[in-house]
Amino acid sequence: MCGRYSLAIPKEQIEQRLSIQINQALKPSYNIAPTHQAYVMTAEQPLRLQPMYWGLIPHWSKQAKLTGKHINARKEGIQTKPSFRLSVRYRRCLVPADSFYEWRTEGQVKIPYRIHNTDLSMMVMAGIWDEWTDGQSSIRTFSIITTPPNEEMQSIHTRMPLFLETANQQSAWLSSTDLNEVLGMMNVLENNRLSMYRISTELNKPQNNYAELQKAVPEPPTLFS
DNA sequence: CCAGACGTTGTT
DNA sequence: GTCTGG
DNA sequence: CCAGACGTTGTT
DNA sequence: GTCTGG
Repeated sequence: MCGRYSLAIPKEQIEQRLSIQINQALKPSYNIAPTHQAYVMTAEQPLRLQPMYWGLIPHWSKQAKLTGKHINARKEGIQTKPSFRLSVRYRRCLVPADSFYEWRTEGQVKIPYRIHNTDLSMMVMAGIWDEWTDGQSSIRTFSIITTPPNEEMQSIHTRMPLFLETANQQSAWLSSTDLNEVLGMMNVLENNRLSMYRISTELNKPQNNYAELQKAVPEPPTLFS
């Protein structure tokens, strides 16, 4: 879950939500796919966004290959997973988004839906990151934490991203040293916080990236309506 | 001891 | 069907 | 996450 | 790097 998302809002909106100054031009993306670069915020460099590749590569991996294997990390049991345990303890990050995407399969066709905050505010997803280096070069990568869905998200999928709604949650996720306390303060998202609508299958191609991808497509009429 | 894995989602 | 690439 | 490839010999 | 399986 959460295998595709977007961040294409004005940077002022990001600055306001994260209480930071962004002294760089941001590349908007309407279609962030695994292995793409996206912006995250870490405690290490808390005053700015930094680009990292989506799909965590553990620092001990033999190859710095973007396999897209670790785009998500389950919150449950994360502390015991070799690929994630050090990152979740020492290298957590905030992943800003304006929406994420999920698919419904109709026959052979995969129909994408855009899911955003009902109040249109920016989303902050919980992430972890790692840095792989071999002396020559280094690469930073991240993963998005997932949780069981709340009631309304169950209709579309079996998992959902972990959202950090309050500034308190965000700062704890970034810099608290008490991991169990941090994990404990993340509650199930209330219903009605998220809204979704059908969009074009043009989203399916990871290389497509333009604003029209987020345009609503009407649900086709069913046989009995 | 060494070798090999180390992850997630969703599946008619 | 399954793996790789983006 | 989805889309697209999935192979060999021999070579312009 | 660290854990599990043999």
